[in-house]
Amino acid sequence: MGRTPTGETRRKVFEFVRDRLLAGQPPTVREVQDAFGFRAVQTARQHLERLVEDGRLVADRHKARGYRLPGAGRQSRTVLVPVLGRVPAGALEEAVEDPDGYLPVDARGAAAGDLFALRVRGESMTGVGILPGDLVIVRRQPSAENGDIVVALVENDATVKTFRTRGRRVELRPENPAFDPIVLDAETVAILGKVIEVRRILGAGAAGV
Amino acid sequence: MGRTPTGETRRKVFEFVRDRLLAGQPPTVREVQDAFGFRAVQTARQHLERLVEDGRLVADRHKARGYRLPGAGRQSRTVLVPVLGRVPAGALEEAVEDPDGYLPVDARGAAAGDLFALRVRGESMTGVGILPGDLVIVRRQPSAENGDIVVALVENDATVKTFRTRGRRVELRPENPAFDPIVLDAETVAILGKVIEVRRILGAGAAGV
DNA sequence: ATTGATTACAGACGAATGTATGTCATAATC
DNA sequence: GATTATGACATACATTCGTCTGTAATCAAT
Repeated sequence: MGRTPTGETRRKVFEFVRDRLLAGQPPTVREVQDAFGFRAVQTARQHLERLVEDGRLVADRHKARGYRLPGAGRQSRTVLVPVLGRVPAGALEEAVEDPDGYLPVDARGAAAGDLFALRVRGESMTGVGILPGDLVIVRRQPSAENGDIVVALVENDATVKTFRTRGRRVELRPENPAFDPIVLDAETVAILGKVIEVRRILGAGAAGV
Repeated sequence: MGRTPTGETRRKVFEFVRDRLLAGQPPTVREVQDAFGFRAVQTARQHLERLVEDGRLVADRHKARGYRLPGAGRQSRTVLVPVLGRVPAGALEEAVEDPDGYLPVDARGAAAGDLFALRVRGESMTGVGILPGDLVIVRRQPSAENGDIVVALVENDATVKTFRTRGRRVELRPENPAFDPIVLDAETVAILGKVIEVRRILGAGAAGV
């Protein structure tokens, strides 16, 4: 077999490996070999090793499927977060058992079990770009600081509002002039957690997960 | 070694494997063994095989790191999507080579290599809840339909706008009365792709990847 | 033409890895 | 208490897989 133009094959090898890695399926050296029709394992290996030298890949030596993208997996840790249908009367534990689905989320240090997601109902937070149908990802915590967007239990229903203290009471403020703030005793407010991320799925399958 | 409560260890094994798979690093049987301190490979294997029987995992037989999450590639498939810093002059290929980081995204059928993410600059889309600093996840496609929110190249810079045809021309419409629509010949508009998801990271570490 | 770098091939070795068989102890059930 | 299912262990085997050594062909530069 002749040789292909300089650098051309190596670029394609990188794209192949990258796509496999992004899909969560790291290839073996021989899978790279087969994908390109090389008749020797070593040909694939040479390309891979060159990519490592160039810093485009990193290798876990002597490990099956040991090639990785540089930087990936270091700081980011992906966890599956349950999307809860509804959260009646504080029964968060049971709601987690039977989720509507899961969202992949970069935990950013939070414990996997402390995260959950809710679908937003109503237009009370449109002023900060949280629209009906959006998904909010919540880190469970019993209290909050001024300005945090929180999920709180009000009249046995989970609601998303901005948190603010009012002396010895707390205010759950909607971000929409058409809605009125809710002011409650600090002791009676049940904070479920703090919103750490907002997501909106667009397109035909907007129903999403 | 005695035995642990029924089902308890298996649940933890599943969570371990699931987290590894979501992180793009499928474990070997022996890595599961080591993670749980089993003194026999077979113990880890038995748990894994039971998880396959229960439909919680699927196995690529005789393949190293061959366990997968069921449904992967069908409806829910988590992939890591590169966040591009900038996209000058259509050099999308090269921009993907050196991303700012990666986001975990449910591909929903799209090919892993067809997805990328951009950070939104400017306030031209605040009317539909897309704020400055938000991340948009984009599926690459060369054209769009009326009403799609797209990423287009305008004057060598990537911009997010609503797509609409105007006879033989196309209109890139901002969703903010303070901005003016851009009308161009259909042939000269470079559509990079369609926005399929919008994300906003809140909290102190808002910079986050 | 010579040299060096690059690309590709061939064959092999050893370690990593998936798999199989058999045994023992504990929990669950009746 | 007997029975069954489950969890864990020990050992061994076959395949997969990363790695190594050596060779040949093509291209670029001298």
